[in-house]
Amino acid sequence: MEDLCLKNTLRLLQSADQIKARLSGDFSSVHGLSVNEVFLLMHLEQAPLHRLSRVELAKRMHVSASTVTRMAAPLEKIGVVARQADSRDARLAFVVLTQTGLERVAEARMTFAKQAGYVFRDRWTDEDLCQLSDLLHRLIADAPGDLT
Amino acid sequence: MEDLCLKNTLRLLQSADQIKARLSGDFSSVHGLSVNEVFLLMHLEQAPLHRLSRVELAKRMHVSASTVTRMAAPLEKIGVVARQADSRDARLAFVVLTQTGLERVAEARMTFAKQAGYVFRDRWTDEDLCQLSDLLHRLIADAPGDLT
DNA sequence: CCGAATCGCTTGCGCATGCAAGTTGTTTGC
DNA sequence: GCAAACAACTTGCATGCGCAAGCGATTCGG
Repeated sequence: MEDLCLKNTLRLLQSADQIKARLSGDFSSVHGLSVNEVFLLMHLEQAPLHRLSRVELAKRMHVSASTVTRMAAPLEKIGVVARQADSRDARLAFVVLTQTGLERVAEARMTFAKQAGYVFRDRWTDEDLCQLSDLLHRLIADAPGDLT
Repeated sequence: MEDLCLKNTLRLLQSADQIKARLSGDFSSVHGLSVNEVFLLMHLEQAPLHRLSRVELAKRMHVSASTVTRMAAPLEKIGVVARQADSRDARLAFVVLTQTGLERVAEARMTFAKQAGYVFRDRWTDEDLCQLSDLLHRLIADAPGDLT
């Protein structure tokens, strides 16, 4: 029982490392964005009003708040996100997706899907993929920020 | 079809980030080893003679060769691995698990399994776990270095 | 054989990230 | 109301990592 959990956890982490290694290469060269930057944009995309506070973004991305601060700066500079204050709480500094950002994330999703296709190749049936999708969904169902 | 691949890839990466975030906390405080260091030791553990060359280790861990060099140094210092030369090829510098290292990785595996158990809690049946295990195995089957 | 290409490993450098401390703004307890 | 606790964000510092360059060792082509 516990051994099965261990096996699954190990395989999950190894699969993720493998996939991340494959993606990191082909990605930044295409869109000028890193994988993590695209993930940040995707989180904004699926959020109401296309915006999130920095701490909320940090929670959903499983990174520290300082990382969000530093990731957002260059993204503002290239105009894919903007900073937005809250009239009720002056501490809040929302990160909001711009129109340009929306277009960029749509493009990035395309190449992401293409690469994802290579990962599963042709040996996977739709049924396999649905099964895996359902199982993985149960792992992230309770946490906020599912990008699918 | 491609959307299913995309969905699975996103969920896989998100699940892995989530699990890694949970593990990183409870781990180094217990064994004085980081998650990645334990992974390195596990790769050695399942290798013939409990040893691997640095480049082979790099491939299996999906990191660069320089990372292996720098990870091995402190592990040598605390005595869980040792450096071993090859009589045939003087370029090779194997990383070999010591007796102490064997014990340490066994301990680490225990707490790893414990944490893995928390990840899946009690809502997962053995059948679910086997299904997920099989599916994930297909993702890493072609690459060397499966730790399970 | 000998030079050139290749390989395994290490090192310098830059970038990304977490942690802790600091700043500013808000909420709570009295 | 006011002080103390708390929250959101930023910044300094240390660490970990990839890339490219460098160095010794091996292999290959002639």
